[in-house]
Amino acid sequence: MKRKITLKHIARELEVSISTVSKALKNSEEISRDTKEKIQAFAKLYNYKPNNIAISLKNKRTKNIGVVIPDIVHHFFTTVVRGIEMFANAKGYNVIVCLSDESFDKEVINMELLANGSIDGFIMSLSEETQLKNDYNHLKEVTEQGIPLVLFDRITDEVNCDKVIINDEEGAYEAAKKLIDSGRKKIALITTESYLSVSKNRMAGYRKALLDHDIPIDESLILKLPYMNIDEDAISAFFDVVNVDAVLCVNEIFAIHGMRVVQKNGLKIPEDVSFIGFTDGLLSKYANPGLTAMAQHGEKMGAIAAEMLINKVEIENEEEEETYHTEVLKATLIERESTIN
Amino acid sequence: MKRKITLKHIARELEVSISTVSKALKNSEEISRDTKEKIQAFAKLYNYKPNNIAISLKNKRTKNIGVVIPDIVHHFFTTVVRGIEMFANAKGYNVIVCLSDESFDKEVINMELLANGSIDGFIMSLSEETQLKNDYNHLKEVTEQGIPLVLFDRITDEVNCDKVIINDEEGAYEAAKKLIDSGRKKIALITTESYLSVSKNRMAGYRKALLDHDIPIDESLILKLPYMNIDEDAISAFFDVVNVDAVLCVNEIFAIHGMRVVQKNGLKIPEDVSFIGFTDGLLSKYANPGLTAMAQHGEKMGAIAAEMLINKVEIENEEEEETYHTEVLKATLIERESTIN
DNA sequence: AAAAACTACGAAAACGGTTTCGTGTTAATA
DNA sequence: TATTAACACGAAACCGTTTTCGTAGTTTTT
Repeated sequence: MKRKITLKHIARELEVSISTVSKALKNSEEISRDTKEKIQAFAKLYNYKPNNIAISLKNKRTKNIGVVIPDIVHHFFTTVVRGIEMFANAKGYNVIVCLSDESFDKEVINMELLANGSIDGFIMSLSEETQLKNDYNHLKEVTEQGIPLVLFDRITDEVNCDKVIINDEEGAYEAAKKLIDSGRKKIALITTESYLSVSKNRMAGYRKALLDHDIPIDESLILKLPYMNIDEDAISAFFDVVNVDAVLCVNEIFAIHGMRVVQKNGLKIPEDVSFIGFTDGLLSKYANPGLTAMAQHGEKMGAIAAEMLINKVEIENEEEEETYHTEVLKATLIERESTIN
Repeated sequence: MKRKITLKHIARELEVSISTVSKALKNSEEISRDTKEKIQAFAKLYNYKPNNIAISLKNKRTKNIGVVIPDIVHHFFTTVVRGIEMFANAKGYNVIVCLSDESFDKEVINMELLANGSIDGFIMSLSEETQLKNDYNHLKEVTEQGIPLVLFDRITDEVNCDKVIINDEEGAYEAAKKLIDSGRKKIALITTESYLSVSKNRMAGYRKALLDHDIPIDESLILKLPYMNIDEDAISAFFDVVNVDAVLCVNEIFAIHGMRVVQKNGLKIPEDVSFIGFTDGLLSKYANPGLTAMAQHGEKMGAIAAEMLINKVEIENEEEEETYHTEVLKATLIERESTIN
């Protein structure tokens, strides 16, 4: 087992000082050609690589970015992580992924841990419980310490930082309009409890679209489901009672379940009922029939978040007035077989 | 912006030495009750937290584990990451995720970067290109430096380290047997090129099952597809030529595509053709009809890999003879509507 | 030949901790 | 009262770098 070699080893072996070695390896003008060549050759031979931790300590820069998300087994978050990783990696940053598992406590613990020097900045999407509790002190503390933070998708107005989201309200409006334009009038909405920022905005878009087209809102057509552990019976019960010709869902899992129930009831998609979901993930693509979806462009969102974060990290802005920006991506409709034209 | 407070600040403020502060905060017996209380109170007041980087440098332990996977937008890998993250987090470790994107070079670069002190050990699954090139020098270098490594799913015999896999061959055997037992005789296999270790093993199981049940292997019933960028036309062409009553697929994407083509051809699943896929992911669950699948238990696999790695990391085994172990998980058949009983 | 200017390098501080060892003060023992 | 032990703390080394500053030794300038 050959241990990693350090500057000290090289210095001792070549009978020069550590500083000389350090400078030689950086090709400093201070060091003579001969000495530099000797040291560089030796370093190469023994495959010297500087220790990242020591450099981090010295520079107070880790080149790590912390990503805190509610769940990774969720196609949208996965794509965002991919976008972040790709961009960050290209810039020489590593990505530390932490899962809050939709729990406030885990979110807090993970952030506190990472905030003690492990990362240069955070990219995160709020856990369900955090949005429910509406407590963002852990985020505020982090920003007060001068650690850059970028929020995406599930955000809050309570915290001053860069943000990147899609235009949820307009997206939902557009989706609903699409259904209305194809002649649908009894349009259901399957959503979560509205403390999730995205659901709230999507619901607003849905309502606005209906009202703008003189369709009264029928509250009984709005089904609120818990975000996790979906109970298909609740969906069945819903469709037993209501009579709809279109369904808008705030995520693709709800849509898939909805489609299954509707099909089980003998209705045809899209002839009898149209479906549109949010998040254009694998399920939408491979559903039967294919699910028309509002694409959230997770990978792009991740790349933008990473770019915003790294920009903030790399400007040594020592007390320059902070200016934050919210980037809004346009959700786009991907038409498949679950809607008619 | 309140900067992070250090031992030095506390020491200066309280007019004691840094060592005293350090000891007091660790509740050392060396320090008097009075002094300890004073220091601890001050530290608490100013929310002192030790700097992770400094501790890492001192201890030569980062409490980070590096996870290098080909892709994260792949449900199986995602579940493994989740398993790793959950276990590691509970043990106080963070997870740095690197995507090789199926590229040999990115795999090498990422590992070299992390190996310079950023992590205590690696968990990884080989990229497609690495398995194709059959070049594992980057893995060997890492292990020679004494950095623990655990390989999962896509492994190689060339490297001596802990491994965790599923019994691919037996799993495929069992799946094929399931099809045979339900009376199927013309069983196709849709797989990747066989340099992927898992595909090779699954194909072996498929062959063995057929031969054991006196079904001759018909090579024309074996379709090899590129792993990425699936071309549905190739699948169409395949099913135009062959006449099958069952299909075994090495992953669920192949299965979903296969089912679509077969259904488009007017055949019924499972009456005319049965399907079984590997990886019991979301697609299998929500396919129409539901896809019978061999579950790979990604989350468990991740947890076990993390456990094996952390064990190795935490034994200070200074030159103790290394002993490696390969953990084999049993793939289990999840029966859904794409097969008959 | 003395002064000035380079050249090539080393010593030391710094990053933020941990830990070993030494020491002055007080209390207990002989 | 002299000796020893216990107590409470500080100095300094160390982890592996980077970087500033000082300085011998040599070369150039006047």
